[in-house]
Order: sequence, then C-alpha cells, then structure tokens
Amino acid sequence: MISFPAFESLTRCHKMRLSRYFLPILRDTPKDAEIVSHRLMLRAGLVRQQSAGIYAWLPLGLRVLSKINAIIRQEQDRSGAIELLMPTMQSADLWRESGRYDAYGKEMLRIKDRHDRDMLFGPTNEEMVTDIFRSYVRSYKDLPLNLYHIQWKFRDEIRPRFGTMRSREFLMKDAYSFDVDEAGARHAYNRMFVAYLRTFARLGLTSIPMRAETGPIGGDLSHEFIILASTGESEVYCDKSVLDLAVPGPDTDFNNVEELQTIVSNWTKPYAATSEMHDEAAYASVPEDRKVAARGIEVGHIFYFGTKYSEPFGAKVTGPDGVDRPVHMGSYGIGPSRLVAALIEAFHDDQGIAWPVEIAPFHVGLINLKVGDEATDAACETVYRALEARNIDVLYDDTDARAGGKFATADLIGLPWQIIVGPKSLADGKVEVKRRADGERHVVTIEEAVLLVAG
RNA sequence: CGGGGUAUAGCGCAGUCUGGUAGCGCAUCUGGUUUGGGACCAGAGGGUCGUGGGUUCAAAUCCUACUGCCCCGACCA
Repeated sequence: MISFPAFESLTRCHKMRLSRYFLPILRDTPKDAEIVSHRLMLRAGLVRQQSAGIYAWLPLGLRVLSKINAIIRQEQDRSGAIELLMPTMQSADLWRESGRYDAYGKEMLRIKDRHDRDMLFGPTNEEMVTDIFRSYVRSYKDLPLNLYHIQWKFRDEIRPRFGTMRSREFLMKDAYSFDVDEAGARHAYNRMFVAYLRTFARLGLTSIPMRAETGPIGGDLSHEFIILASTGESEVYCDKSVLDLAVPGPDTDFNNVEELQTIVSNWTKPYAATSEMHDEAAYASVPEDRKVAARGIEVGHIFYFGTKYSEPFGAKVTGPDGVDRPVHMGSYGIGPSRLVAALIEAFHDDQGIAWPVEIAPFHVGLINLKVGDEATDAACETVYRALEARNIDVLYDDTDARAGGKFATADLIGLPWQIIVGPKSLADGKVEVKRRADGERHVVTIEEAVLLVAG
C-alpha cells in the first residue's frame, strides 16, 4: 500500500520564491475577526471567508492543513487504522435507516438532486461506513477493523464564529472501529486514545483527555481531547498532574491490550472534566495547588457506541460459534481545520504567528534585504540551493520591498527560522539566523546557517 | 431561532440627519529620491454606493421589501 506521507512528499513543493507565490498579506485587520487566530489567519493569507462559516484555503493555509493531515495519517496508520475516502454527498435513505434523517434537525444541510431525490451534505459518516462494512464483512476473522477518512463535513451551525474554529464547512478526520464484542471495542478505543495523545503531542500541543457525555450507551468510553487556551469555548477543570504525564512513544505496541489499557488508565486517573461533566465533589478532593480551572478548545472526540448503528443496519459478523452478532462500533474525530486555528491560539505573539516546526508551512524564510545587489543576490541563491539540496522547505523573499516590510511579513507568517541576508553582515561573509519562537539571533557563515536551521 | 447592528474602491472608513450626480487613509500602477524593523515626493487607475420597487426635475442620502455579513444568547469536530 502506498502511504500518504510518501504520496505527499512527491507532490509537495519544497521551495518557493515569494515574488512568484500567492500570499495575500493584509496589513490591516479585517473588522469581522474577533479572536487572535481568526485575525492572524486572515492577515497572514491562510484563508479567505467565502460565506458565513465557509472558507477558501489559500496556498499557505493549505500547506499547514496538509502537514497536520500528514501527521494525523501517520498516527492513524501506526495505530492500525486504514484510510479510505467517502463522499461528501450522501443519500437521505441511508440516514432514514438509522432514524437520524429526522433526528438530526436543521444542522443537516438537505439538498434535492435533479430527480428530486433527497440528498444531504454529510455532517458525519457512521451510516455510510456501516453500510460499506455490512456490504463486505461477514466473519469475525476480518475483525478488528478501523476505517478512517479525512473529508469535508458540513453542519449548518446556527451561528458560525471564530473563523475556522467554528465553521459550517470543516475538515474532519473521522475513524470508525468494528469489533466482535465490547472488550474488542474497548481495545479499539484505547488504540485511538493513544493515537490521539501522540498526534496532538507531535503537533506541539498539550492535550488533556476529559470525560465526556456518552449518550444512550453510557459507560466511561467517551473522551474529549482539550487543549488549554484562554479563547477556548469550553470551561474545563483538571488536576495539574495530567499535564506532567509522558506521551506514549512511537514504539508503543498497539496490539498489546494490557500496555494500552495501562496507558489509558494512567491518563484518565487524574481529575479532568469539561463543565458539562464537572463534578464539584470530585474536584474538591484535588489538592489546592494542583487545581486548574481554565478554558479549552476541543480538538478531538472519541466514543464507543456499541451496536447503535450495526443493529438497525444489520452489520453482523458470524462468530466462531456460527452465530451472527451485530458488531460493536466506536467513532473518533479530529478537526484539522479547527486545529489550524487552535495552533495559532497556542503559538502567536504581538508580531504574528510562530508555528511549531512540525507543521510550519515552510521551515525557513530566506530574506534578501537588498534585491538587485550582486553580493546579496548571490548569497541568497547559495542558501536557497543549499536548503533545497537538504529538502528543507524554504520561502525566499526575493521581492524588492523594504527591509521593515519584509521583517514584518516574515514575523507575521511565522516560519520557524529566518535567514536574513543583507550587506551589513555579508561584509564579513556572514548571514543572520533568527529563530521566530524566541527571537534569538546568530550571525554565522552560510554553511553554519544551513546547519543551524537543519537542526 | 430570538435580540442588536451593519452594508459606500482590495482593506479600514467619512458622506445619509438637511436630496444636487462620491471622498479620505492604506493598498495598487508609473516616475524619481530612498533602502537593516511597515519611507518620501509627484502623478495615475479603480466604485451598478448590497438587491428590487417607490417618491422626486434630481436619490448613497427619503419610503418600502428582500438579501448578505457581524455581534449577544440556547446546540456542536
């Protein structure tokens, strides 16, 4: 099977000249944007609003989204999930089978095709994936199975707001697990739990799993993954000790039931709940100096729902005893388009965005302070080619703008490293390297600069 | 869905009360002077004033209907 990271590395362009790029920077803040991530996404040319809660992803924003998706894919694949791609448009008949065509209400965007058939823009895919499953899978030997896709969803929110944080059209990674019994489903749940911890950590985020509403099934198998941010929509309460837990490493054995259960148990032991699930009595027993009451952004949600869909859909497998049983299912969602906004909430300062290295749209911004000058042009070309040779993503500012404007743009779009080439340092054969996150600068030779940013 | 706003050049706004044929800043283009943290001078281009209907000699401006967008509340990756 061709893995997506390999596919993406074939198509990704590693270098770009700003003079030839499409990067519409806004100097002024559009008045609609209330929260900092929304402002910066518009100003840095990541997205453009096309309608209420509907956004076009501009080239720089798409690069970030793609990098997030690549990390999500790697961790989903590592945990044993398998990617497919289901359509955005779905037939209403499928949703009538589960009873959700009526139950979903106005949040579902309903459409009629030319033959007057009832269609809808999918807000989620439980029905469709269950239909796919029941069409092909007959035996317990084919389980466990976890199918996921990354696809656009539409939920006709009453009031979309906060840019891509709460949009109507949004990208979602949704995974669906199928197991022969509840014990198997619990292990499937734990696999996703660990995959999520790893995914958010790789994105540079500290995520906290919190008990969430379980719906009709009950039990303890639903968690929201929350990152702390003052602009978050959720009120959260937790025991600070959860922040010190070690994230499971890449060598985690996802087939080892005990190992995963131990990890999940450790992570769910400290108190952590959103306001809906908050238990004052339990919170009161958390030592005073470890209490955290804050706001958070929900970036992931996992839950087990047993046979809620498999039963009405007749999604059964034949067990070793020859008896057919409906499969036990769970679903697991991450919102990449929301994550872009959440990441900016977590990584910005007064000058603009400061992307974590893993998901920065480019790794390096190469700034030519005197375009047209033979020496600076030549030095920049040398750096540009050296970075290209090492497959380091570079955005080369070869425009003839003034120094101040270039610095402002570079800080705004927030690439992790800036290599600044100007006559001043070049007089000594040096260039300047600036780390965006903390502003630390080094005046070094070109060779040293390339090594420095290469890490 | 209820409440409150708003709609004039790519962005931010003035002009509306008191009707007379559209302006400012930024951005863009041209020329010049500049050039290490968002320069300066001179010139230029760009607008069915959200849409439809109405009043009037005349509508961005008054009346009316509609629509888009934003904000505040209850639901959600």
